[in-house]
Amino acid sequence: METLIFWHRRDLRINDNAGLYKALTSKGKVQPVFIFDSNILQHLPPNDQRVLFIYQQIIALKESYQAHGADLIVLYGDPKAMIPSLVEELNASAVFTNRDYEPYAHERDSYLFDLLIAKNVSFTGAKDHVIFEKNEVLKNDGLPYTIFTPYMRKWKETLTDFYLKAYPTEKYFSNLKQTTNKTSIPTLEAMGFDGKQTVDFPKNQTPLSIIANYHETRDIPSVNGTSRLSVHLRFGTISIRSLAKQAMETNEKYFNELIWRDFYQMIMVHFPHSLTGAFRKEYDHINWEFNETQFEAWKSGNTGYPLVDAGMRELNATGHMHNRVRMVVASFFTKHLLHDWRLGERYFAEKLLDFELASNVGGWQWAAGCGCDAAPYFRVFNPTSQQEKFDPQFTYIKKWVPEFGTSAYAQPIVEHKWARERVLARYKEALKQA
DNA sequence: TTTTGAGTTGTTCGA
DNA sequence: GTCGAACAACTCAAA
Repeated sequence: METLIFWHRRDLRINDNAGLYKALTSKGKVQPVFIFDSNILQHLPPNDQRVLFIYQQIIALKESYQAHGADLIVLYGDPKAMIPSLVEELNASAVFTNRDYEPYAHERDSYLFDLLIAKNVSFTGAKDHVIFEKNEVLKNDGLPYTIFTPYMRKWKETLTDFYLKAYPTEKYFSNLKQTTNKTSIPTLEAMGFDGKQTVDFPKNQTPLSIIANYHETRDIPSVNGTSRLSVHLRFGTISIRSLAKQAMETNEKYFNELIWRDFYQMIMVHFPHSLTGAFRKEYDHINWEFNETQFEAWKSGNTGYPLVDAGMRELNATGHMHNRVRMVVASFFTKHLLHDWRLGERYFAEKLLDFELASNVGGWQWAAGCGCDAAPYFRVFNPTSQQEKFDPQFTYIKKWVPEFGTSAYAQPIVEHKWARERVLARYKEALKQA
């Protein structure tokens, strides 16, 4: 009987898994594998909470496989070397996986595709991370959308039950390669991590009432009005199909947020320059400021603007920040401090448990005004009126900035009116140059 | 080809 | 306090 490898990456579940389904319904016995990628892990600090999150999920995933008489092989190293050697070791005839659309992953996978094909081993990807891939929702002229609303309309027109249907992997678990051999998992210590959990990990399910009331409560950071499922979508511990189905039946605003996720994945694939520079190239002419003291004040939550500071402290303490506040701190960083959006984007990348490259870059470019379908640059959030609107009782602020209202609290590091006029002039100058 | 309507989340100013 | 206009025009998408 032939051996087929299924390679887990950002899809750490066995139910409703498109690539796993493809493998299980092919001829052969399926051996699942996960690789802790040393190329990525070696750049992370020892207390990285995402690695710990993944580690816990891997343990659970391995137990799920063992419950079906199989085993998950877990390795640490460079996948470009480890996948071919595993293929050899198991004498596998095929490798299955779910597609990952980030440039690093794409390069890695096309390298492996070429290498395996030369050895007569097939390498097959499946769509699992999104509902629609880059070319499934296009304008009538065949080109990709760059504006969300028409994209969202076409996305909804294109959607049928078929796209939200769960893949019934559970019917085929008998096609998993059976073994009583329990392989070990590399220790966190061996991979360079301390294994200390310092933040809470959200559950991979949410009360339906949160999704149902999302449109009313999502903007109030002191209210538990968001689902906190983003980290589970990021690592595939929840299926986007099952969540989208639930959202479609429950709350349109929440459903649209999931479509934003597809939108930014699609933008990343079609416009990869937007990962490192402005989507609209004329905004690359902005003459950014840089001030180490102000950058540090922003990062640590000591800007003297309480909503900004509360958000940054929530991020530092929990690896999470409320969506409304993400916009406020990003706007403050790019507009009030006039700092390059890429620096803020990288800080979020380091800190956010739910960090997703495409969405993070998209959101930052939206805030900076340089992205596709971005807020017009003259739309400068006023951090004080945002606080009055969305945290009028200072509930969220008092939680994260206990010294607020006392003499110990920081003075504003920039004056609002002055900063607003400065950024408007600076952007105008940049656009005149372009 | 040309025209038309529209575009995530806002703020400020003056009547 | 409330309301509409200005902010700045531009580009996108579809008819």
